Amino acid sequence: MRRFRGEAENKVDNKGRVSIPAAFRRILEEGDPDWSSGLNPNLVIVYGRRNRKCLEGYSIGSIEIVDNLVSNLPRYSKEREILERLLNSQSLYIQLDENGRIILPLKLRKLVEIQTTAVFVGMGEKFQIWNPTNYISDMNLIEKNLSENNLEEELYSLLANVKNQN
Amino acid sequence: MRRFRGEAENKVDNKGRVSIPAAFRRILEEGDPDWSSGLNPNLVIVYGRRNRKCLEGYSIGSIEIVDNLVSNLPRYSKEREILERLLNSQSLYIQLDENGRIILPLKLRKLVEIQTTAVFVGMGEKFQIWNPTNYISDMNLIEKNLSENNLEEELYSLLANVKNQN
DNA sequence: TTGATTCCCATAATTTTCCATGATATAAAC
DNA sequence: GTTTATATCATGGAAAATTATGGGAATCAA
Repeated sequence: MRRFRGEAENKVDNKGRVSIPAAFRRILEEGDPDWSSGLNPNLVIVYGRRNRKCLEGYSIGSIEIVDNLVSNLPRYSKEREILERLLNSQSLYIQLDENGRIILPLKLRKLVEIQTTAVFVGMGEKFQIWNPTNYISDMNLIEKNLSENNLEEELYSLLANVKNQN
Repeated sequence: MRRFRGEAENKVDNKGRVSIPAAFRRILEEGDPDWSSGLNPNLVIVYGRRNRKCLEGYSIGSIEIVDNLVSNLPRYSKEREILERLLNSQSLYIQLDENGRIILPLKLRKLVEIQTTAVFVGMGEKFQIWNPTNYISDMNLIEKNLSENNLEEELYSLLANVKNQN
């Protein structure tokens, strides 16, 4: 399954309409079992992540994988209850329209402070939707984290390992 | 798996189109599980490498290994989220066109100061794309480092040792 | 009936696809 | 080992398709 990659900045109009970047649409299409050429793919938006000022978009295939992981946790365990709540009550099933757009309800826009512009960020099996300024801050935070925890070296040693795994 | 080797300088037109050197295409084809004769291979461009004024190209096979290493970290762990962000948001999935070209989006060209010409540099399991002048400077830096510390001999004796240990 | 939501159409800008060509390179023939 | 044919490469231009975005009519809900 291909992954969400890259960043894109799109306009949000006062009806809440935003284009999903074309590259992301392709991934949503591939990940939607009900999709076939000519149809509009579906996705799931998860909005309940605290300490995170962004929305998260999953293809149908990806969200099913996450759902199944949760189902495998012990029933009534604390973790499972929390995840179930997060993933089920704080999420939304959406279908792209004919033009490749979705409508972000006002409630969600307010939640993540999105007004006229949204940044789409590829995160592999999911993507994030940010207010542009908040995204920049978050990136800066990550940069800082990287240098402090020496994670960058770790990442690139992972990259270096590519050779060894062959 | 064969490796990216050698240097090549190609034109970039104002749409951002560049030919991938034919030799590199062969490696991309071999490294793309979906590729078969007649099709155009895919690759992933990583651009978010700080302190480096170049882009990096990976075959699908190589980048998948890296992706899987990250996927093995606990889902939603801080570490994983950071690495996912770096790896996925600062990269791009691209398919070669019928003529063996890719298009480098303006954003990436600006990032590495590429205008009318790009230098492709084989780096084994990946390749780099440079602005010609920046590439020369980087090479000079390496040369300088080598001669100042008489590193070259040392490096090659390092290689000799590796060989003996195998 | 008034505000919101959905659907349909319009369009400029961008991106992709297709075709053409001179330049290299590779192979074949003598 | 030249010369000749054949294929592939790098590059440019233009047509065709897609994208991102806006506006308005139709529909719905309170």
